Amino acid sequence: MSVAARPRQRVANRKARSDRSSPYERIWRVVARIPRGRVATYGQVAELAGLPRSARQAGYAMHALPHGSWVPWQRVVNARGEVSARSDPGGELVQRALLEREGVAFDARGRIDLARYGWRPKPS
DNA sequence: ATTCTGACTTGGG
DNA sequence: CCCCAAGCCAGAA
Repeated sequence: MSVAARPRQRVANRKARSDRSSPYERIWRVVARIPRGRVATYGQVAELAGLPRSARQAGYAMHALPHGSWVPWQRVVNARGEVSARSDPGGELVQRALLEREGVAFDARGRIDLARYGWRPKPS
């Protein structure tokens, strides 16, 4: 019988992913680069992590962060420049407070001016 | 295995 | 400004 040929090299499935770390890890690493007093959107983070159009995954990765993580999750906001509502009521207030403490301003509608506080990593 | 549900974004009405 | 459909994909049920 010749059925034993079960290809164990799934590694080949990963396309040209020069980075073999998990999607979450890549996302976290990008978030870690956001400087103090700046914010990035979920979509932007996903894109920089090599996961285009996967904004939702960025949000999911934030949600999955272990408590007390070194990742500055508070610097990730939605495309409208506002702190996204989450399941844990009140969590948004914590995020807003952390950002304000870094010098990020919110307008009357609770939005951040991305033109001013948005993170623009240098192209090179 | 299949179905649902999200810390989302973008494009159209 | 609001509402809706698609695209994405990890976990939970």
